[in-house]
Amino acid sequence: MTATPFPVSEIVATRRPHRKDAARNYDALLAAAREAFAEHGAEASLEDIARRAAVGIGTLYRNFPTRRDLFESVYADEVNALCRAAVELADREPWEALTTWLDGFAGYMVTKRAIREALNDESDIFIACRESMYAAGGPLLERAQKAGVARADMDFGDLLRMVAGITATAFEDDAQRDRVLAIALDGVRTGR
Amino acid sequence: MTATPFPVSEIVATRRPHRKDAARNYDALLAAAREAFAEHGAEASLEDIARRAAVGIGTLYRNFPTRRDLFESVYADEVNALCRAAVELADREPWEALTTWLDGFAGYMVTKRAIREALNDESDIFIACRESMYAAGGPLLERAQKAGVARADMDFGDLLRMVAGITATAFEDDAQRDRVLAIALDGVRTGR
DNA sequence: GTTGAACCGGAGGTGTGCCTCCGCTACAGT
DNA sequence: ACTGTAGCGGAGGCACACCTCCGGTTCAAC
Repeated sequence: MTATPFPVSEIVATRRPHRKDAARNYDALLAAAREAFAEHGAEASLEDIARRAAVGIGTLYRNFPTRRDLFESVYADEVNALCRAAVELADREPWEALTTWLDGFAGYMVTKRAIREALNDESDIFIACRESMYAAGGPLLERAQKAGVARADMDFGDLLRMVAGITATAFEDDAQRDRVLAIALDGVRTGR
Repeated sequence: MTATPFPVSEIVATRRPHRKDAARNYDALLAAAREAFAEHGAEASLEDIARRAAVGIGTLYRNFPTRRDLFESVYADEVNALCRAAVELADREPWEALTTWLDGFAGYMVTKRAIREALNDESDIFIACRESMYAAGGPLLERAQKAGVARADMDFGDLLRMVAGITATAFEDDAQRDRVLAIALDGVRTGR
């Protein structure tokens, strides 16, 4: 009874235009947006995004009529990548699989600030993305819990928010971020 | 050899105007700014802040010539409150004292988003505030470490960033936030 | 009560972002 | 090669934020 982990990619793919130049612009916009959202959060300037993509502002609006459309597309892309990553961890040790995936969650999230803001968003697409992500990563936590290496009194949402919060914080350097994340995960681990 | 924990309050107090109406406006601005920064982060609209304080925009600029001046004042206020709280915890059990103070850190920080953005700021006042805060809270961690109830391989900066990150995240409700924070702090605790 | 200095508010100039609209461009199908 | 159409870019109107400036007001000292 596993929900298919990839209901989202199709939504995004559908919107991609057919013509060659149009498709190129579409991709450039997505890349620019990912960058801008990572830098300035969900309210990054749309005109700045168009500039980064070397594309007219009109083109941006044709592809993504609202800021939300653009944001959702970027978000969906990231989620898809994470879902794919989860599948490849099926044969690892439970605890290692979980933390490896969470590292990916922390790293892949170029849209860090934005992702945090979206974690409680209630729109259809975000709900779909969350479900997709839970379907992919949730089993990793469950497996660790059944193996007795992760505490049972927390759910996957708790874990994601913990990691998202810590990764989105400003640290002195990456080493400090990793250290703090490891400490917090120690709180999740049991039977040491 | 304890640094005095209150070098900051004077800086702020000095700027407060003498005249009665002026002082009232000053206070209203600080309160409005605290609220707005909490809601929209460090780039909240200054005109909105003036509106919330029921004060002309000119008055805002007279009291706080730059956005940074205003932000620093709010920040300093919060830090002062935290320093005072630390003193009152001297007679509690080491672990309880630490977590109680961290709860205060998490709660008092109405300027949550802002505080996270400021944790790595390098201006004079922010450095002073950080030192002040470290001077107040740092001993609580050290005491817990010496008592063997907190892990020794982390410093106070690590701890603050961990708590700040988690607190600044969007949760479903306060219960979830508390739960996640407690789990992360379990990672800090030793000898259970 | 008088008075002058401190303080007030908001009009208004400048910049920037949002979004629409439309004349021009270049692709794809024949 | 031709051509119709999907797609392009950016000018421009609107809204809002930043910040300055100054005529009018209010406090407090005498």
